[in-house]
Formats: sequence, structure tokens, C-alpha cells
Amino acid sequence: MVPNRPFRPTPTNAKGKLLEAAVQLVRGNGFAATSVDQLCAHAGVTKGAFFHHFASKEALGVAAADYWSECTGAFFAEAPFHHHADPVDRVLGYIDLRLALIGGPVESFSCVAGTMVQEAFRSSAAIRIACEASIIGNARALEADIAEAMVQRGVTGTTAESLSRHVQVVIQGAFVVAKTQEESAAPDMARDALRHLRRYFEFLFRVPQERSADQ
Amino acid sequence: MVPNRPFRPTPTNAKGKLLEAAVQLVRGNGFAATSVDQLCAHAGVTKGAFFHHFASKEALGVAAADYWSECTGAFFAEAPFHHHADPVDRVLGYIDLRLALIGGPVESFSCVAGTMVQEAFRSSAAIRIACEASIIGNARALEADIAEAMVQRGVTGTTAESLSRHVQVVIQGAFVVAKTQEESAAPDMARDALRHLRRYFEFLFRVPQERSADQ
DNA sequence: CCGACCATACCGACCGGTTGGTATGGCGCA
DNA sequence: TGCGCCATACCAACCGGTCGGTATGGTCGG
Repeated sequence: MVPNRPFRPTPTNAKGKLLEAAVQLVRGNGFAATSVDQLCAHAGVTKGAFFHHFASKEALGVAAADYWSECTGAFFAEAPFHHHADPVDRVLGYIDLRLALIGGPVESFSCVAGTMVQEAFRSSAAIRIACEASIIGNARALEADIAEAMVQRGVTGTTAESLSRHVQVVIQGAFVVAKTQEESAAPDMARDALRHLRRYFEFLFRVPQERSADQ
Repeated sequence: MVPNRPFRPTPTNAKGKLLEAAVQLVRGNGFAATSVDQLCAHAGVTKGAFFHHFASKEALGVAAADYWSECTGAFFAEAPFHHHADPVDRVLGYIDLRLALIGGPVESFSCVAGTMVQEAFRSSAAIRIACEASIIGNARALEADIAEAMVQRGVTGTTAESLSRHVQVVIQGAFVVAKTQEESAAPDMARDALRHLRRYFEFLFRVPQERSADQ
């Protein structure tokens, strides 16, 4: 989720640099395959600094997921799609923003939480829960807009909670499938999935055909 | 994808037992966190046997993805949903089968290829390509039915290739998000996502409301 | 204004255990 | 006799984590 840097300030202290290194290295190589030494080298700090700030590698994983939650939460909270008057436009605006964020190598737009939970859901409850907070938290940020849109358009047969989670499902799945592709083809494959998600919402909210093509 | 055992014969030779061990352990712990020693212990063979059959751990990963492709390919090829006369019913039947396969702990219904590609897409091109073959191959198996259904219902604005891949996107995403949940809640979360996928296809293929509720 | 005292941040050598991988030898079947 | 199949023994590299130590800066009583 979210491009690699722009919206995240470059950290100056060792702890921040380690969290930033974790986000970058874990997205590319996964959690287990990223060693503490690699993290330290990439952050430009020593192992002493690492274990001064984090009790264990697992604790770093939890902190990285929390850091990720904060960064993405703040980014989406400030995004301009919230200003649309129509809640349907806000929901579609969120999807369009996610679409716009996809580009470059997969590790620059994929999700740390999704990557980590795949590896650690069984071995570390703490990491699993931190990743849940990140992903489900992201879903919840969209839930009110979806609920409002459902009422306005009279959508029944599902809930805003379920739909908001489905958005995250498609995003996470898009990242997984994009990773099966070589670098140049990956972004298109991810975007393709989000366009199907958009169309699903257009069906649900009965968006007229000409309006649905404007992205 | 696909439950843990039933449709896979219990292997008798060392190679088969190692592949089976790989499927089970990688789904639970990921590829990097699964050691060769663990694999051997779980398969009941020694390290000598491992490196007799596989040149490296990476080669085992590739072989496991190929093994997975064969097993799932054969399973879905023989599934009864193919017998529906209406191509729309075949497509929805596939989704319903996938729904029915979800249950128990996540590592019993999730996908080895999706799990491995998340970790190895950057470090091992061979594994990435084997996982691509598995996931995209699974998509391709549904492509003809989707194409036929699109023609029959006059669906435009997308392609059968894109739609068949989207099915895999939702399935993979459902596994990721399910892994954020504790064991008892995971299957429901995964099923919820597939129900949205089903509804998307019902919209696309203009399935009447009463028929869409029969699952 | 001072120096004793202490907390925080960080350093890098080091440890025991585990890793993926190898070398070699035996054993049953053609 | 040879070859596929596998077991045992072993290795160097690397792993997460520890530990003794230093540099810095704030906060006291006097």
C-alpha cells in the first residue's frame, strides 16, 4: 500500500531508521528472510542500537506494523477524496487513489502488513495482531462512507463492514498476484484487479454507465 | 487452495513425502522459516535423501509449486461443476466449490504458491515463475467458461483473461486477510470475500436475484 | 558554578545454536 | 558389477541475541 517514501519523513534517529529499513526490506524479501544484520546495515546503525530499541526481532516486526498503520492511516485520512459530497464518490475516490498509488516495483506499492502476516500468522500472535490492526483498521476507515452510500442507494444483502473488508481483500490479493509477474507487468496486473473492484461497487451503487467510465 | 489431503494420495517414496511436507509446512510457516531439517523430520527422511532429490532448497520450492499445480489442476479438472449446461452456472459453480473448500485452520485451505511467491518473488526467479504457473494456470482453467458466459450474456468492457485472474486475486486476498484473524474467525472472513466475488459475477452476468440466493 | 550521579543512546566483539549444503559409504536390485 | 536410493557425519557461514563498555546530556545538592 502507498508509495515508498513521499509522505513519510526521513527518520533521523536509530529507531526511526530501523523501522524505515524494516518497511523497505520486508516488502522486498519478507520478514523471515530479512536478518537483523541486514536491517542494521540498511539503516546505518549497529546491532547494539537494534537491541537497545527492540527487545527482539519479533518486537521489531510488531513495531514496523504499527509504524505502517500510523503512516498509512495519516495518509488516507488527509486524502482529498473525503471532500466529495456523494458518499459513493468517496468510496470510488478511495479506489481510484489506490489505483493511482500502484506503479514501479512491487515492493514500492505492496503492503508490509500483508506480507508479514502471511509468514508470521502461526508463529507470532503479536505480529499477527499488529497486522490485523493495520489491515482491518484500513478497512474501518472506509466503513462509514460505504455505510452511507448503502443507505443512500438502498443496497441490501451485505454489510458495510463486510464490504470494507472486501476492499482490503482485493488490494491484498492484487499484491500477491502482481508478485507472480515480472517487474514490468506487475503494476498492470494489480490495477486490473482494482478496476474489477471498482466495477463491483458501481454495480452495487447503481452508478450509471457513462459516469463509471470517467476514471 | 484445496483442503489438505483427501484428493492427494499419501506418497510412499522420499521425494513425494518431502513434497507433501513442503506443502504442509510452507503453508503454515512460510518458505524461509521452514528449514531443510524440519522438512526432513516431517517427511521422516534424512538430509541425504533431501539433497539426493533436490539440488537445493530453492529447487524444492520450485518442485513444491509444480506439485501443487498438478494436484490442484487435477482436482478442479475433475470437479462436477463442469457438467452444468449454462456457462454462468459453471463459473458460479467454481466459486461455490472454492467456498466449500474453506474451513478449519488457514494452513489447511490456503495456497502454497501464493504464500511462497510473497517471500521469494525478488530473491528467486525460479520460484516466482513456478508460482505464477500455478496461480495463472488455475485462472486459465476457468477462462473458457468465463468467455462463453460473457458472450452468452453480452458482457463487455473487460476480458475473460482479466476476469479469470480477478477470481484468483480475490481468493489469494481472502487467504491473506483470513490470516490476520484468530483461527475460529478465519474461515468466515475468507468465505465472506468469495461471496462478494460471486455477487460481482451475478451482476456481470445479470443473474436474477432469486437464483443468486440459492447457495 | 560546580562536579557527583544517573538515564538514555549507541557501539561492536562475541556466543551458542542453526542454517543450507557436502562428502562418503552402504545396501538392495538389475 | 554398477547404479539408484538413501543414511551418517560433518562443515563453514550465518543466525538472533548478549554483554561490557562509551558518549552525551540533564539534574541535582552544595
